[in-house]
Amino acid sequence: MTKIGIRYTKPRKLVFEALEHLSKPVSANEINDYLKNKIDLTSVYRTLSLLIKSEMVNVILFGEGKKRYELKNKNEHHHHLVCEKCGDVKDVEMKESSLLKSVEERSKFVIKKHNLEFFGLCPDCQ
Amino acid sequence: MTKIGIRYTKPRKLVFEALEHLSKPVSANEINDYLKNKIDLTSVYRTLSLLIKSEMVNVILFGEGKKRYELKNKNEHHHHLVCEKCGDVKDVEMKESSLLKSVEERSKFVIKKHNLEFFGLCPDCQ
DNA sequence: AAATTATTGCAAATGATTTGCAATATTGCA
DNA sequence: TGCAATATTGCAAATCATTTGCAATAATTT
Ligand SMILES: [Mn+2]
Ligand SMILES: [Mn+2]
Ligand SMILES: [Zn+2]
Ligand SMILES: [Zn+2]
Repeated sequence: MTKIGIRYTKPRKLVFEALEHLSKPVSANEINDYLKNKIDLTSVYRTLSLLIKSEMVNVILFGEGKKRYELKNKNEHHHHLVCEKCGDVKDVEMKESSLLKSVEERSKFVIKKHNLEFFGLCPDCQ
Repeated sequence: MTKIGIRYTKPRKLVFEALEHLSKPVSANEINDYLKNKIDLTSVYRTLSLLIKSEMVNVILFGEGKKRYELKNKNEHHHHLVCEKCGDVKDVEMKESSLLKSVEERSKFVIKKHNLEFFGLCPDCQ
């Protein structure tokens, strides 16, 4: 009987806008800072869970002990290059189908997804 | 004047043996469980830091919100394939030099390292 | 064996993320 | 438009992984 509905609320609007505006992998805290604490950190997390479940957001790991989130948006599937000096992040696209196929063949696994991030020095920092 | 010395102690012996025996990416807690709490969790962490600094151990991220550690040992540089159903982990080796070179050329970054992990279903689970 | 000082265990701190719950806001419908 | 139904929020507290301070203890040196 009861209809389930996902409501369009202020926190959701704001978190989405923040992700859109920042347009790079950001932490929950960075979203909160950007929003100047207009909403509670808890709501940031809850909205992120929602966006992840509905496949609008990707979780990205740089190994800092926290998660980063990025809007899937228009961009194609891609990875990142992080400058270890200045922290700058650059998107990296590449053709990986043959690599994936090769791994599947050798392992007999069916691959569902993968994480790939690069770390190094950007042109300015090297 | 004072010599600095790194001591060969029971916790260090045990953590190393645990990593050797488990021989796959394990969490600090799993090491501690394997050692049946013979040493404190803090010492596990401290020994791991030491082993990482001396490049004997690699940190691996599966995105569970915690780090995993694996002995570098004899094995070459490699990545992993994780079964999302049974949790089984398989090593994956591949030639990635051309891929790395391509990313460096396109981005102008100098790449120092990268993380790459695959997730899917193992032969038994699919 | 004693002195030196690195290392340990334990408790407490920290940081990220999650959860419980009562107060509040959205929505569908009268 | 007005309200009831219920999804969502904020706030506090809980949880989990990891780190830190410090006095007690163990490994090395002399
Ligand atoms: Mn990106
Ligand atoms: Mn491995
Ligand atoms: Zn840089
Ligand atoms: Zn499996």
